[in-house]
Amino acid sequence: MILMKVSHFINTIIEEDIESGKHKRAITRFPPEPNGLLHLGHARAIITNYTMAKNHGGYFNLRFDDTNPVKEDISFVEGIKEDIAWLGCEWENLFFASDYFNEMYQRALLLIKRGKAFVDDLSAEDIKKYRGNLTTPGKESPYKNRSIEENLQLFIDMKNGVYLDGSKVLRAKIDMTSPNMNMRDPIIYRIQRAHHYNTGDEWCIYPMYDYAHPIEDAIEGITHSLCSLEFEDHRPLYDWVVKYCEMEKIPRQIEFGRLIMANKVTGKRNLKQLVENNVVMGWDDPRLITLSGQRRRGVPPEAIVDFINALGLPKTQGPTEIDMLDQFVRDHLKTSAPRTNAVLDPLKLIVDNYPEDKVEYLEVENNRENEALGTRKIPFSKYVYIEREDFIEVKPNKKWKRLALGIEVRLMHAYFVKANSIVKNEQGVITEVHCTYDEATKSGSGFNERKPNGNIHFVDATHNQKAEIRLFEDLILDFKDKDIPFIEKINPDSLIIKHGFIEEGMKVKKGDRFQFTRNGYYSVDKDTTKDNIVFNRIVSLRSSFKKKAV
RNA sequence: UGGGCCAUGGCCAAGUGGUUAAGGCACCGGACUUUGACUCCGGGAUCGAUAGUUCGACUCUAUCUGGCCCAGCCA
Repeated sequence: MILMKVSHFINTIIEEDIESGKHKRAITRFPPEPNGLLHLGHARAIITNYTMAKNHGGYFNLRFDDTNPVKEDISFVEGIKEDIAWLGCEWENLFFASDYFNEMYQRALLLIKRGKAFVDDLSAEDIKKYRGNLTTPGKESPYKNRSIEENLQLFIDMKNGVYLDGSKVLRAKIDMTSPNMNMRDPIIYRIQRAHHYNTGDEWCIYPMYDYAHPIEDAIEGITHSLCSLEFEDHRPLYDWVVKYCEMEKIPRQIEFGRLIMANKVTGKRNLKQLVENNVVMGWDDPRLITLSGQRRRGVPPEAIVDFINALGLPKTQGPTEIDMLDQFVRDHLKTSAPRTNAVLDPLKLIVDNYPEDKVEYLEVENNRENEALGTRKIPFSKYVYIEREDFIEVKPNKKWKRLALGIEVRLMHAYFVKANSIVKNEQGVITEVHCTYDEATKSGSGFNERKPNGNIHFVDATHNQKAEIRLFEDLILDFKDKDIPFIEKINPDSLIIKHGFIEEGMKVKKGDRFQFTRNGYYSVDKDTTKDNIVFNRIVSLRSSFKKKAV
């Protein structure tokens, strides 16, 4: 990844820490829980952590925060690694929180010995009651004053499987009256007999996030632990753990605002619901803003990086419109993607005065703005397909820059054609448009005696390839109405499948990206087979053409 | 309601006492054009509110209003 200069409050903090000599370099980490795949929101955390480390002489770790075996799965570990690598954020080390379970256990023992933790026999229900609420202080557990020796033995027995799941927990002794709920003697270990993908059945007690995370950071020598705003309230606890567990290295947690995309489903639980109910094709459905979905759709990773960097790192958390990302996608594809003609909704155009069996091959540049992409030959004959929306019987106004009866347009790269008549079927649908061409107007001939009424593209009707083209619309309708669960407002037409034609000579490979002239950017989907080429619309071209409300 | 955080044009976002208040997206004009694309030109905010401090405030203080987060043996 090309490093970008960034300027925001976290960058400033890191620079000050380096100037003051507190740290020589920045070491950061991205700590996903492997309970689902990542989305655009995570890209901010990944890119920020990565960029801050790289810009300050340090490195970036990928650490799976796998302290809750009942929710986690190895399959997500692989998927997440793939997503991060795709973004170009190389990690220095790949770690698992579960690799530190023994050290965490030892530190817990230390906490008990220092009189800073105790084993609580209260039920989950009672713990909740004792905790109080936002306005009422909590009450201390009746078990808080056990002796150090008793706590030690109890905790060791917890670890050794003497007690049932849920029957006991280890809690930090902090302050039941704290206005910060996180400080009301937080639970730091629970008993949970579950198979862990990494540690198997070795443990029946698992550390809680608030206890595990600071230890993980300290073990790895993380200097700046960057996370999102909702953890601000956890920071005092984070610091408490680092202090009383007597960690040698002191990491500092700093929070930034989450990235929220307008009208998009985020949250692993919600995404999982869409996937499991088969509302979408999978975690990598192009309508999702999962990184895998964006990858499958054809979004270049560089566009995501640029988008994230352009957003900065604010503490505000307003919804960002997807249009902004779209523009970065276009910027990246503008000169890099070859341009080609495709007709999604074909209408046959017959050139009456063109010889019946003649086929000529016209030389066409692959990208006017990037000559390095070379040229290709496209066939042209008496029969071609044009986009149905490029023809109208009667030119409605001077703004109409396409074909109409009596009107002449340029078939891009070929000739000017003038529409003369149409054929309709019984339903009144136009099935053919008949036109005549003017040989003198051939592209490249320098003809300039008159101007056409516009330029439209075509695909030859006798020499072409068929293609399935997938267009994507909003997955959720009326997203803002929070009273209705999103699962009940799925857009039935969020996936539109077109069966159209692409150029005869087009060679496609899964993942390739193209611009379909006058239409948009498309990529070759993984569903493509020998007999069925499938394209995904990545993003449409911008258009100032407004269809008159009919 | 106790605590924490946030508040700049339709959206995102620079700005940390003195600027005509950057920029991007979107939108609206116009030029150019073998993509109604691209490119180029032009268009709009007094900074949540109020009261202070100050020669001077988007930037400092107070109060208010609005939004987000916290009462999992999730992360």
